[in-house]
Amino acid sequence: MGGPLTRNLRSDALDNRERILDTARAVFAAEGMDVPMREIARRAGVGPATLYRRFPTKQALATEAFADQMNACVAVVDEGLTDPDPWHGLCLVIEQLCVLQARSRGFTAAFTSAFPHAMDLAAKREAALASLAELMRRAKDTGHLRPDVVLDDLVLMLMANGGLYATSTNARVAASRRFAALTIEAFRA
Amino acid sequence: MGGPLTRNLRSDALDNRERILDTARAVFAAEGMDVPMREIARRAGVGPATLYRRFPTKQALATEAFADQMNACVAVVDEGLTDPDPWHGLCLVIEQLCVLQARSRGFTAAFTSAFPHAMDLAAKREAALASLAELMRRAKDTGHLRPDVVLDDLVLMLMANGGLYATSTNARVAASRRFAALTIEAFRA
DNA sequence: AGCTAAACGGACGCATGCGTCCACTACCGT
DNA sequence: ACGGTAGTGGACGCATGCGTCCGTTTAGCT
Repeated sequence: MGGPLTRNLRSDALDNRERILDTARAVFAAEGMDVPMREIARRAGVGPATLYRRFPTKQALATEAFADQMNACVAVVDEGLTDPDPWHGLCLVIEQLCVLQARSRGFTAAFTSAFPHAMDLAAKREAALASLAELMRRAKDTGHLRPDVVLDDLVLMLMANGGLYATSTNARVAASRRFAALTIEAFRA
Repeated sequence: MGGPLTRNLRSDALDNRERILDTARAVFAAEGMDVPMREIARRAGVGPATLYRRFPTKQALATEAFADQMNACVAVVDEGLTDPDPWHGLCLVIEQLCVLQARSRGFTAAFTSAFPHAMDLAAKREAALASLAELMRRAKDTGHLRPDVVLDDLVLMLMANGGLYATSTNARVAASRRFAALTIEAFRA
């Protein structure tokens, strides 16, 4: 992760890089995507030039900043896939994914229309979707998931979940939990 | 509507005013809220000064532009309230409101966080919500609506519906229809 | 310790959107 | 028809965010 270039950096450069990423994660989660690059640089205690040297575009920064959150999503799906009860696993996945989205304000926005070419994460996204489709297939077999519900419906609900706005993170998470519960009701046979 | 000042305008001024409003409606619906004021002025064939004289802020312009759409929402709710079958009426309302939101890209955004002080429309919004609450109460009495569903859940789903992004209007409407159908399933007893 | 090159960050120029001023235009009453 | 005034729109100044350049600092090697 981070590529081979990360190792060739000088110690102070690597330090700054980490600090920038940490700051970006926090700021993107709290304020969303429409934060100026300079603000992130300022909060990280570096100059704008340093930020731009490490991450030429905001997209590059966001891609790296959200990498582990993307991994978390994949992990959630994979974990759901190992659940002996597919329907129960699916319910957990829906709940977890909604909450993950709610916790970070920018995470959703970063992958709807903002980044059409985020290939790095797109690959993981596709893999996760494939796993989700498999999980849904199994859940249908148990008879708990309505047969006419398709993968696109789940994607639709997750996109809709991203539209839940609230100033405080806690309120957003609470709303997403309720939304996940309603979604599960909608999917139940 | 439009207040008494509208009548005192000179004929050309009134003409321009109408043209601005029509343009704003179209542009806001198609592109969303983040369109520059000058762009609206340009498309309406007037100078920026004219636009700013009639509508000092973007909020004022949006408030007027969406007034009839807001009325359409109220009308939908009222119509649903007259339906002899409350559950059927509620289903219609959910579907219609979702589609109304989907047709105009900016309509949703204009009332979530953008305009905290749009008192004009807030009043109608409150009235519509009160009617919705009444409709839900009746639908519960018939046994078709789950008893634990509250008004806030419907508001939640409508907000979520606003998060459905798509480049084309048709795709957005289709997504909203599906979303409405799923919402109805979630609400059904 | 001294040197070299990598790294830093303040400063600059550019682009975009906002809101306002003023000389010109054209509608309306007489 | 014509004069007065409401109305117009191009032009201006301001503010904000972006991406880059260059003189200075500092880590890492000998």
